[in-house]
Amino acid sequence: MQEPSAAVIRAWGRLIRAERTVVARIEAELKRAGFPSLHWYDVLLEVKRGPGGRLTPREIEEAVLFEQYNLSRLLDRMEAEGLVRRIPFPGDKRRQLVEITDEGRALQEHMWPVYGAAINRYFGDKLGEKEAGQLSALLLKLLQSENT
Amino acid sequence: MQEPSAAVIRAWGRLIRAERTVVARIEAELKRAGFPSLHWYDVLLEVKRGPGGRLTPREIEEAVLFEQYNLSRLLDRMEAEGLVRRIPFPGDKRRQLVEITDEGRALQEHMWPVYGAAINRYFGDKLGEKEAGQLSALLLKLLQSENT
DNA sequence: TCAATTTATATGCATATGCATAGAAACCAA
DNA sequence: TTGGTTTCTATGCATATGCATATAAATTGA
Repeated sequence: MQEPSAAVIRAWGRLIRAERTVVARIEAELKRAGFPSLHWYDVLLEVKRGPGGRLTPREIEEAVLFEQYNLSRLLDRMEAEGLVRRIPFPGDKRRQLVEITDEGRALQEHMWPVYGAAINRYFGDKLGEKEAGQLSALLLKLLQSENT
Repeated sequence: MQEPSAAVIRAWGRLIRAERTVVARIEAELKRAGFPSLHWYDVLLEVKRGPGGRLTPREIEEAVLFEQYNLSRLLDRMEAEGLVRRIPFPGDKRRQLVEITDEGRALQEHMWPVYGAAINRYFGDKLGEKEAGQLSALLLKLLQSENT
């Protein structure tokens, strides 16, 4: 094997540590405010943005990088809370459409101020505009998909 | 609230997505090779590096950002597999020392070539040395702890 | 010196995730 | 057409995680 260089190992370690640390801080803030986790927020936001406030589970999966079986059950819970509802997909009985409810919209809208403030506090404010741009550019490279 | 800027929101989304994507790719590679998860590797490596191949659970926790109760149970599993053993901490009966076993060392050593190669493949090779350094520097800022 | 507090680890119970696979509908190839 | 394959979603079962709290030992301070 070709050993990863010290610089690469350091950057790799920091990527994991920074992501987890910031996510943990932000999640803690949401919880303090009595809100559900980021996964719920992400699903609400994606569905809300879909045409007519609707998206198929597959599309949500893609958007939020959730495993199919996990999303299936997350949607169960969210549906039980009245945040989304599942409706038939016209013309394909295998699929369904997940539709955000008024309650779901309201929750997303209430969460955003808290979430947005936390993003600034624990992320944006530590970087600033210019560096946020640099970070985006670097991270984008990691998302290239040669070699899966 | 002060809305996060578009640049900040984009960078934030990418941080989450990039971290998860790369971790998932690397974890998949480890699994393919028949190895346990990165958490196990991290614990093995930290303990191995400790003085005499030993570390207290608290120290491990700190090093790998694991919750106390999760680490406690992870150590149960690792001990059951013979990878570490728990021994008394001299002079403080509340604490313990986690000691890596020969088996544990062997596993860590066998995992590293696979893990290291995966780090290069899914991370280092997409960046290069210079950019890895830039990324490290940016991520370090996120780890500053004002406003925990 | 001992009651109150703090520190270190473990655990019961609920929830969430991973893995394998099921079931049903759509698609495709001959 | 139709049998095999693929696509989409759900689910039983095992494992892992989160939350609250327990237990026990050490430390502190009056």
